[in-house]
Amino acid sequence: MSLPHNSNFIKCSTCSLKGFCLPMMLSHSDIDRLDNIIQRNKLLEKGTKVYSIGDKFTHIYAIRSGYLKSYSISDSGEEQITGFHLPGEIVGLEGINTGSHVGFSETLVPSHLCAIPYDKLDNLNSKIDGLRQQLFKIMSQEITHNHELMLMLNQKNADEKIATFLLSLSVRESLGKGLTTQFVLPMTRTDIANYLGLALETVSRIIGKLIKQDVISVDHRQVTINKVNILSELAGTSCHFVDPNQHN
Amino acid sequence: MSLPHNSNFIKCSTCSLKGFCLPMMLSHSDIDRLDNIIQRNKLLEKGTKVYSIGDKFTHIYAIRSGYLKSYSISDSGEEQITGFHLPGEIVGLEGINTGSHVGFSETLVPSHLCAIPYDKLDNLNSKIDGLRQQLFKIMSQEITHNHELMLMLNQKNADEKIATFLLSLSVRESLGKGLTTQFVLPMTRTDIANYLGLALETVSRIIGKLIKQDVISVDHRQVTINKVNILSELAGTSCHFVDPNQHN
DNA sequence: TCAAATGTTTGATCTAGGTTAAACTTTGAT
DNA sequence: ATCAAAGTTTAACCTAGATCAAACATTTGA
Repeated sequence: MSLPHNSNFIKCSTCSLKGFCLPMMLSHSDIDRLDNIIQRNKLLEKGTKVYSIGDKFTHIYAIRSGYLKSYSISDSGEEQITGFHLPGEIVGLEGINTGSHVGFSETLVPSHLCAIPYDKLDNLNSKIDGLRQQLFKIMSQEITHNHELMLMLNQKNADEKIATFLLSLSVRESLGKGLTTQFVLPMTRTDIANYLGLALETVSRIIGKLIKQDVISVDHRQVTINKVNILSELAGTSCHFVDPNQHN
Repeated sequence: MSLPHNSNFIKCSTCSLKGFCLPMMLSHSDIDRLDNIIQRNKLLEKGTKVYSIGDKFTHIYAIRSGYLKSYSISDSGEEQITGFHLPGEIVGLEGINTGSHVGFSETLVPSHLCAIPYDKLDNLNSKIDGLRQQLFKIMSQEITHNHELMLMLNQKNADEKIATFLLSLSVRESLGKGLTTQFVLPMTRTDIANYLGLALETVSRIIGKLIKQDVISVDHRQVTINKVNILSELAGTSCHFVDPNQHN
């Protein structure tokens, strides 16, 4: 009566995210080898901790659906959000170094994760060149992303930070296909403020200003970008997703 | 008449940094396999660019001696220093993702580097488990370090940032052996300010204040920490390198 | 369905640290 | 050895955004 533990869940080979996730560079047969080590569990409800600080590092997690936030805690107990994570992205890599997690990750909305046991992954890494290379690319990308973040935190003012943040999410939501003008903002103002190094009142004020100027509209957690060009100007990014002939 | 290109340079097996660098987990014979792909060039003079933005990514670099700074440039042309690097540390990993460097790295003082061709390294990564695992650890560590940085940039005030910065360098200089109370600060005030997201005048003022309070002394580029405990209190870090019984 | 908890907005005030300016010091090239 | 360039210090002033405060909105769960 024992079925494979992931028998009634989607497989990498049929997953719509396979072109953006760990299997990106793999052949059909290698995707199956990766698939065989992945554990897919039931839907995690909102607010579930994927891992906590001090937990033994055993898996990395690919997001199949949902939204995560990762954060660490300072010596003085302050929370610092280190990232928000969308489908196709990987979390947990910070645990590799010491063998224990040095931060938390939790779901912001109900989410499906693919848990990948790191020991088995390491074994495949020695055998499947494309898998190893893709994992190195993902980690390299995270380093690059952190450098961009540093630039934002150190050099941008509050308006630029908010604009950059909104654009970044809208680009990431669209999975390489330009930019979505409608997306969900599942995190609180407090979370956004913490991530961007601002006070929550400042975040609220600036989002309010953008709404008043009709650059964006917000309906509950749903954001619509009405004037992409103005938002990218504010962000201080020559956003190559924007058609230069479109003037609104 | 052709000698191996690195014949008259030190090898990993006799390098004092081998316990902190890429060879950390390797057996004697595997160290030699790594050694055989490493290129060691002549001393790079101060101000030499190791790589520039847009350069094809071909090597990663281990620092044998000296001091590097890495930085990227925003769309609007602003420089953002993303890190300072000491002997035993690796630079260039940000290039893996796209195959091109997305930032600069340059020497702050005359430096010896070990250049590791990435294609050959990847080949060894498939064969030498300890090498691959160590490289993943190094990248994971860089991610963790960036999270700590984010916490510092977002939540610490100017005094705390400077104190944290000085302590961090003093710890890294000592290569896992606690903390050095005397070390060189080869970067300019402008560099420190840029890295910490402060104005250079603020950096100057705060360092001046620390000197006046005799927490540190500065002689040209040489820093001496006189009161480690006060500095760690300022940093807001329960610094476990400090003997709690030592009260100065 | 209602109340408590959680999250958001808005306004008034305050301050850390940015900006401007200018003198001073060190470094490095000739 | 000299001097221009680069780096540093110090002081006066100013502002972006933090903090404080209080009303308002939404979510949750009993």
